[in-house]
Amino acid sequence: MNVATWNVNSLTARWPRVESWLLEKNPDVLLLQETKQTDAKFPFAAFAALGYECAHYGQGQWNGVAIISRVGLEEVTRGFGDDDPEARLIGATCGGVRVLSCYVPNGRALDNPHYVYKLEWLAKLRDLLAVRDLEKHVIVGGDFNVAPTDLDCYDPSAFEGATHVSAPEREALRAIEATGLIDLTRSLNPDAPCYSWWDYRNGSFRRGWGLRIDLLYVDLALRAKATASYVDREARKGERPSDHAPVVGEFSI
DNA sequence: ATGTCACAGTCCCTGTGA
Repeated sequence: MNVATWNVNSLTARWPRVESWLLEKNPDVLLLQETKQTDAKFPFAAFAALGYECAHYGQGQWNGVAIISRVGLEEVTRGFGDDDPEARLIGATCGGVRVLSCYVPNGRALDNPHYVYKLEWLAKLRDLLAVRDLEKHVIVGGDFNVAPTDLDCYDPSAFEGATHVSAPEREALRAIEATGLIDLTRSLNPDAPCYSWWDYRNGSFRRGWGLRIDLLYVDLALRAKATASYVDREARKGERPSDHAPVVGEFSI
């Protein structure tokens, strides 16, 4: 089973890239973030033509998350079941694995109300994972907008006082891990940076100025069945790329 | 700090968000 997560920064703008990537990589499950579409605009038929079922939680101009699967798609849930109007979380069961696609709030700045929203959002995700069915494998993937450690940031000194690297954000990830989850890409690649996002500005990609903020958390039993995890940097190159690259996990199940 | 994108609403530029 192959599972990928990709923040596409508008599925409308990225459709040609997404379609060709699916044809090339053939993942069983693809988690999308920032579709920036309403459910009415989501290309269900185009995905179906490629052999995939979809569940989308769309909003319109901003946010929007989806799960694309060719191994079944059941028990779909949207959001946390509270009054949060932002479409940032969708869950489904695919091939017997509980899967979540997450678009964690950016935070904007440490003194911005959106940063408080980000920490509250991560705490709600932890609470959801703390009461999950431990009999079932789980994959929690998405754009976490947090670099778990300094190895995940091209220059920690450039991020002093900024979001994505602050202690409370990293502690929020530790709390998620404490529910029995592991950062798959890092566990299989202990030393490589594995950046997944590069700013469109400043020629960041060619300069190697990246962050690893797109993560695949898996339960410990699933980690034992994992064979590989990598970032597809090729998808960040070429014509009209997203500013994020897909992150892939491969499992012998 | 910012050399770019993508979006929606004024339409072919501007403000917002990342």
